[in-house]
Parts: sequence; structure tokens; C-alpha cells
Amino acid sequence: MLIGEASKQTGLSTKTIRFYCDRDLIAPRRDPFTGYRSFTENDLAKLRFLKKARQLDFSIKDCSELLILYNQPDRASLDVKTIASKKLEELDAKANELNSLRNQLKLLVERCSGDHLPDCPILDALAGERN
Amino acid sequence: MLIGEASKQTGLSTKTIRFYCDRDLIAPRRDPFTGYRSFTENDLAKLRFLKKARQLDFSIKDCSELLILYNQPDRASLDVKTIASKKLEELDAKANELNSLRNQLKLLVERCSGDHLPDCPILDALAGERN
DNA sequence: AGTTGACCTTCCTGCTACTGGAAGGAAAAT
DNA sequence: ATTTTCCTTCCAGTAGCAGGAAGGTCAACT
Repeated sequence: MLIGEASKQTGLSTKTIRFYCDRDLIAPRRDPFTGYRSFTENDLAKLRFLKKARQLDFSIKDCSELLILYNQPDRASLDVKTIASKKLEELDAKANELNSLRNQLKLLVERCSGDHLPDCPILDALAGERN
Repeated sequence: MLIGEASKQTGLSTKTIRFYCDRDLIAPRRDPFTGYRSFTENDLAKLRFLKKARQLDFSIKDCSELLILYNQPDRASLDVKTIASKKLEELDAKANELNSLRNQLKLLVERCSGDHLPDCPILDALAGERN
């Protein structure tokens, strides 16, 4: 199966798939004459794995490690959980910060009249006049 | 005032300040002989404005527009509110997505025993066996 | 056979908002 | 005079791709 078909099957762009190949996340067979990549069902499974891992915000490096564990029958689930827990902490931290930012900005937006007059609590806050 | 002092006064790195100069967010006077940048109190105010706007996750482009409005006495607060509302929507969307991801990952992590055995609900989910 | 169109390849650039570091001039301190 | 510290510009790297150029390949149609 060529890369275009693999793209359709997985929902990943051909650009993304080539990028994963460059980063050695997968290594599909190559036609020795044309250089065309040839994807097996196993390759597709790995691509779908990568897609879901990326959707969960795992980095490429994380994905690489997870994929290795996935292909390693004698793995310890602890190793997987360690990676996932770390990512979970990151997501927690990001989510908290984002919620905080959102609330701050929401307050400012609500207080701004949004008319043709120049007075603006948002600019005031940015200028630090009340902080 | 030279860039190092401006850095101390604002808490922005000299690298960041130079970057803002390159992007024309501020244009401090230049010593015609040495090329050294010279910052006024007005420049510092703009830098502090930029710092807070960036903390609120406004892009450089947004910051540029906000700074223009800030320096424009006859502005309409509507223009500011429009930019801020758009950013607020972005933050909302990001926060929602992040919370969703976090919850998904949290469930998986909780279900993973994290021991020496190979069975792992996290890998199972990434492999798509239950989705 | 020739040609069109749809594939495929590699390589280079750009995106965001910086950070780190090299090479070299300038000013202050010793 | 020399060392240290500060300043300058420029180049590379970060994460994860997307866009596009230049060129090879393959099946189909005339």
C-alpha cells in the first residue's frame, strides 16, 4: 500500500506520515527501484496508534517510547503509566493556567463597555494602572 | 537607559526586548555612534504593557494592535474588546479541549495497574482495541 | 508512441516566540 | 594596559508539521 492510501486509511496527511518516517517512528519497506514507501497493515496500526497518542498530546519522543513499549510483549505497565502520569501532570498544569488566564480575561472583557468611547478597562489593566 | 537596565526594570530578557524591537513593537532611540539602544520611561511602560499582554496569551500581532490602540487617545473601546473577545474565545476552546484530554488521560492512568505485568489499558486505548 | 494526470520522491522554507551562543566593538574598572 | 562587563548583529535550534518546488514513475487514453 502506497503512502496516499495509508493516508486515507489513517486520516493522517502524507506530510505527517513522511515526517514520522523521518523521525524513525515507523520504517515502512521501500521499493528498491522507485523509492516508494510500502505500508503493511502493521504499519497502519502503528500510524493509528501514533494518531491517538498525538491526539492525547503526547510528544513525538513520548510517542516513540510508547510505540516501543507497545511492540514489546514483556513490557511492564509501570513504564507506560510513568510516561502517561507525567503527561497528565503537564496537562493539569496547563489546564489550570489556561483556566486562570481565561477567568482574568473574561473579567476584563465583561467590564469593557465596547463602545465608541476610549475608556477601556482592558487597556488599563495591561498598562498596569490598577495592578 | 541601556537595554540591560530596561531588562531589570521590566523583568523581560534582553533577548526578548531586542526581539520586540525587531518586530517594531517598540522603537527606542539609538546612539548614532555605538548603535546602543536607549530606553525612556515611555519605552519601559510599553514593555510592561507588552509583558502583561503576553502573559494573557495575546499574540505578538495582537500586542502590536493593542499597543497602537493604547497610544491612540481617540480609540474606541470596542476595538479593544473585539480583540480581547476573540482571544477569550480561543482560550475557552483551548481550555475545554485541554480539560477533555486531561479527563480522558486521567481515566486511563487510573485504570492502569502500573506494575511489572504487561497488561496496560493505556496502550490498549492507543491501539484502538476498545474505540 | 506520446501525452496527460495522478501519484510518488527529496529538499527547502515558514510558522510562534523566543533562547543560546559566537564574533566583535565599546565602556568602565583595575 | 588589561580585564571585565556590556552592547551589537547574526545564525541555529526549539515542536510538529504544512506548503511548495523540482523531478521521477505509473496507468490510461488517444
